Amino acid sequence: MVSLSEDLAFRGLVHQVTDEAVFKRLDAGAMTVYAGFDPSAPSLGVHHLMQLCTLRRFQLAGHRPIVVAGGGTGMVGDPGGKTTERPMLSEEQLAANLTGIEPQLRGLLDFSPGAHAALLLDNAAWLKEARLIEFLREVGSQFTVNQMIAKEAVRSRIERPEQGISYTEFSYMLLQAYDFLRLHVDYGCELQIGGSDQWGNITMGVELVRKVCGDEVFGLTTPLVTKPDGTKFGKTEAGTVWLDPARTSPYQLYQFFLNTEDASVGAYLRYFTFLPPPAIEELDHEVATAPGKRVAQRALARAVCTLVHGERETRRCEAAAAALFGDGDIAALDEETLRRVVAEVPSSTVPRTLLGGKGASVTDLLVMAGVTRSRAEAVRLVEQGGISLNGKPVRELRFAVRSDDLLHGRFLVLRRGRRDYHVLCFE
RNA sequence: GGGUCGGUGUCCGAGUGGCCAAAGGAAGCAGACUGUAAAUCUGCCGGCGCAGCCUACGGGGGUUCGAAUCCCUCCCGGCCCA
Repeated sequence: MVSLSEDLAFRGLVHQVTDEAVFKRLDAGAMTVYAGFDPSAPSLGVHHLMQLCTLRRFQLAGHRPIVVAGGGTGMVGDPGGKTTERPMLSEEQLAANLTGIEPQLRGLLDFSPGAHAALLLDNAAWLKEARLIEFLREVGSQFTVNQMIAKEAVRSRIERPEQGISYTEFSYMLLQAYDFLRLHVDYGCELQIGGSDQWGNITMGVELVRKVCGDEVFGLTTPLVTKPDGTKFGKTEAGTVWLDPARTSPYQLYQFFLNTEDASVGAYLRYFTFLPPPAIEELDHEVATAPGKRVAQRALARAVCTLVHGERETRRCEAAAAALFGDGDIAALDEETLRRVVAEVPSSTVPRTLLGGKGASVTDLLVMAGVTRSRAEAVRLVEQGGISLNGKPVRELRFAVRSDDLLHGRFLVLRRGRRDYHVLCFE
């Protein structure tokens, strides 16, 4: 069994630490560690997985994780990474977001009572109580504006001539530093982890604790999850990939990870799965020798999907993927199998009367199914050969779908491009 | 509050009276090649009943045969001054 610090190192999870001594501390005995996040939506997204999985690793190693929802700081907005001022969230919105997120956290961390039970806190609890004058005297006095301005997150905003930064956002780092102080005082928290973009905020907190309490606490950042082309992780053309199955279906989540580039899959396996190192190295080998089989991508998709949605759901995703992307002909699937596929894949129900006598045009159906946003786009797609029906490419713009084209009398499987499916069910 | 510069399509960014649905870049989409990958190459990239029409260059009003481009006003942002 490898130690936590060894495991973190193997997985490439350590970007920066405030002090190397943290590793010794980590392996020495139980401690409390926290990570914060902005509850800016009623669901977590896959981009949150990095910190949450890392917290989970800490917990599995016997430490106590605290997740701090930035209910208070969320009302201010982190200037980091953003090029423009962020909209502030209303209190009601934040409260609603937190209710959505909480159950998702329960699936990732163990909250059941015990020595290292996870804790979910909302920093609004203490930030809303804070008195302005007291805050300025206790926290504000510990830092100079000079050093605050020097922080990358702030500097980039100040240097950008047409952007600027409001005082509210400028204060963000003080609030976050104060979080660490409170957590240290009230819960004995000794370590804050976060993405590398949080480095500046984290060091402020470490410094504040040292100055106020005289205690040494630590900060650790994980690398930013990026794709080889530099684009941000966790977004698709359709938007953020959420953990909430109502927002992003398990099938879509599964597909998201299945489509990971070869160049990233090794890192993602390390970041997002709990497979033991030897198993991961074995998968590295697969990528190197037989990339076309995509064994590693399958393992990744399976692992993450299982973590988020469970074993049962994952099997369904795999079955659907096999049916749609396997060697077989979609049109040849038996009704029962097809039904199960339809349950996973994006689908919509339309009235059978659409088919009428002459049938319904492909382009109309594409728009109706929401596969394309406009008729013009549908026309373009068909003309470019990007559409197939029930596995057969359509090139004829005026092609009409008739009743006998439906599979098992009611299904029409639309495929857009190489990998997007949408099923129409005729009632 | 004063002065000044600016607000253009998903984003960045040209355009300063017609040739502008608006250069260029990025993103995105499709095709080819593959492996439901990456890279590359090609095409597309506001909408519609599509040789035409509608909507669009921060909002509103005006000048003009004609405006993203000129004028007025309002809103928003940068910088400088108070």
